[in-house]
Parts: sequence; structure tokens; C-alpha cells
Amino acid sequence: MALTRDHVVATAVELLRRYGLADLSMRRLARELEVQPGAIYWHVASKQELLVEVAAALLAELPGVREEVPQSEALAGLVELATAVRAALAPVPDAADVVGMAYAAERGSVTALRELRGLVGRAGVPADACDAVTDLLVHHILGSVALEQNERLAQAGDAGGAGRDGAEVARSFAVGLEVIVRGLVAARVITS
Amino acid sequence: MALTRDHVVATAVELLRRYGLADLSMRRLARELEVQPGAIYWHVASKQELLVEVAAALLAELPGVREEVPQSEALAGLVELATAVRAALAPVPDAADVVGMAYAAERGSVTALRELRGLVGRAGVPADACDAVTDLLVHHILGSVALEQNERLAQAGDAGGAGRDGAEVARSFAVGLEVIVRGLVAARVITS
DNA sequence: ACCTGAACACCGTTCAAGT
DNA sequence: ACCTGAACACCGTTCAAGT
Repeated sequence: MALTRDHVVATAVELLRRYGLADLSMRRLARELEVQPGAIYWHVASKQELLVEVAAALLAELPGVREEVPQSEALAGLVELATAVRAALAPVPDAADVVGMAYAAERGSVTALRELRGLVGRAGVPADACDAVTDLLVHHILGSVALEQNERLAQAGDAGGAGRDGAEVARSFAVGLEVIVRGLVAARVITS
Repeated sequence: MALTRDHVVATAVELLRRYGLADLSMRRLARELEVQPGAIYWHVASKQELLVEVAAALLAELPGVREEVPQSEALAGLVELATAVRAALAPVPDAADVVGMAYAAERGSVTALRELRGLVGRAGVPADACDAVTDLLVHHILGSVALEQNERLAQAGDAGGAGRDGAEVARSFAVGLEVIVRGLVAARVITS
């Protein structure tokens, strides 16, 4: 079967899910595809470009946001989407690094995060504060994902550790999200 | 002059400041110290351990927080400290990655961030929410630092770009910080 | 105690040459 | 158009042997 860009990206995603970012090298990927390392560079310009595609793929399955969301539901939709993004990334090793890098390189490269920004706008955040608020939300999501994965590793270390488990990290995330949403109103970023 | 752990760390910091994380390899560091790569491993167990030391060193110069801060001043002190940390890291290439990695590996490894957590507690955040709120603040700081450095790179790319400059990123950071602080009260995390 | 020399097992990327 | 083979310039880490 001939190599295609989609196949390269899909295999990279699988490698990430199974073994993490450290084992997602261009050479390892080539071995998985039963091809020489140089062959990959016909379909993808660089590892950086590949990782941006991987990040997009990780969040491509999320149900899209309805086009027309009334302002009254925008904040709730925002909380829902942020929670869904966190849940989708949490089980993927090093997902926070991969998505964080893609978002830093090009904010529009990940659909779900573009939709998040749209909801921020529709919730009433003025245009000149949209980026700041979206960044705050994205960093909260990715920080929480990274944290949960770290707890998992630490817990695997000490056998019966009293470390915070996934559910507890998810609760902390919800608290932080609530703080942000309430803060938007209290700081008069949203005048409602 | 005999190599010491402090000298190794200080040289690593200098390398990071001047050339960024990509050029801070154990081998490059050894060359800078005029020593064989293996020699570094007598003073430091691994690159990971070295980077944790580097992260601590980057924020070691910050003025410490007074021990006894009344609750009425804790929130203001928190904003001040967060702003100072951001300002200290902003000019250091890849500082967000280095400090983020150290914070993820061991939350107590960076003094200034430990002090931030102390202020969160003294501001009235209950013990079981301290970590969540501190994480939110730390990720906001590091996210903003990473963003500003990205803007700088993007601006260096297109000559007279309309990209957001450092001052604008700093303003966005302040907005986010205000949202968080107000949100703490509005979400009744702090009952004041 | 502290360092050298040399090795082990890897990287990302490029590119002439083949099919 | 798509891929191989082979090279270039690197990595982090280990460890016997030297001083």
C-alpha cells in the first residue's frame, strides 16, 4: 500500500497513544510504516508540521459546536467544550505538550480550540480581550491534562500512593473553570 | 579551576539565556566548560535534574515574600508576585518550558512558586483548593511567557508585522490575572 | 575524588540515485 | 511521483581506566 499523508499522521497518532512523545521519532515512525526515514519527508515537511497534524487529529472527533449559539447559552457551551477537550486529551500521553506546541505555533490549527474562541466571543467578551481569555482557558485545560498524567506516573511509582487520582484532578479543573467564568463577569470583562 | 555543581548550573543558565533550550545540550555544555561530556555526570545525575536546577536559578533572584502577610494584603501580594515571575521569565528563551517541566516534576522545586502557593492559602483559599488555584495561576504565567516569546519570533519573521508586542501580551496577562482573582471571590472559593 | 576516552544506542534532515 | 541508501551533524548516558 502506498504511503499517504493521512496514513503517516494516523500512525503517528497511534504511536503517541501507545508509547508517548519520546517514542514518536521520525525513525521509529518510519520503522512502523516499514519505510526508510527519508520517505516520510515526501508527505510531511518536518516533524513540527507532523505534530501539528497529530494535535489536530486528537481533537478532530469532538462533536462540533452548533453554529448559532445564543449569548445565554454561550458560557455553558464554553464550559462543556472545555471539559470535553480535557477529557479527550487526558488519556493520551504527552497530549498537553503536543497540543500546546501546535497552539503556540498557530492558534487556528486546532478546530476545537478555534471553536472555543468563538464561544468566548459569543459570550460577550470584547474582541480585544478574546485572545487573552481563550489563552487562559487553553492553558488551564492543557495544564490540567499534564498534571493528571504526571500524577499517574507518580502513582505508578509508589505502589499504594496517596496521590490525587484522575477524578480529583478533574474536580480541580472544574473549580478552576468556574473561577474563570465567574471572574469574567466580576472583572467586568463581560458586562451582563 | 575544578568543576562544581554551581558552576555547571550557572553555565547552563547562561547558555539558555543566550541560545535557548535547543542549544542547551549536555555536549554543548561540556564544550563550554572545556570538559568531556561524561564529566558533567559527576556533578549532576541527569539532564532532567540539571533543568530543575536551572529553573530554580532563573527565579532565585526574585525578592522573597515577607513571612507575615495579613489576609487583606495577600491577594495584592499574589498579583505582584505573579507579575514579577512573569517579568523575570519573559526575556529568557524557552523559560516557560524549563520552569513548566520543573513544576510538573516537583511542585516545590521552585521557591517563588512555592511562595505563590503560600499567598494563595493566606488569601483565604481553603486547603483542598490551594493546588488547583496555584496551578491555574502558574499555567497562566507560563502560558503568557511562552506566548510573548512566540510573538517575538513571529515578528522577527515578517518585517513590520502587526503582531502583538510584549507590552500588549503583558496587558493581556494582567486581564487574565484580574479575572482569576475576581473569580475566586465570585465563585465563593474565597468567602470574604 | 574527579575526569578522560570511547563506546552504545539513538536523533532530525537532506539528497543523489533509483524505479 | 515516490522511495531507497547513505550520509551529515548531532543527541543523552554509561563506564572502565586513568590521575
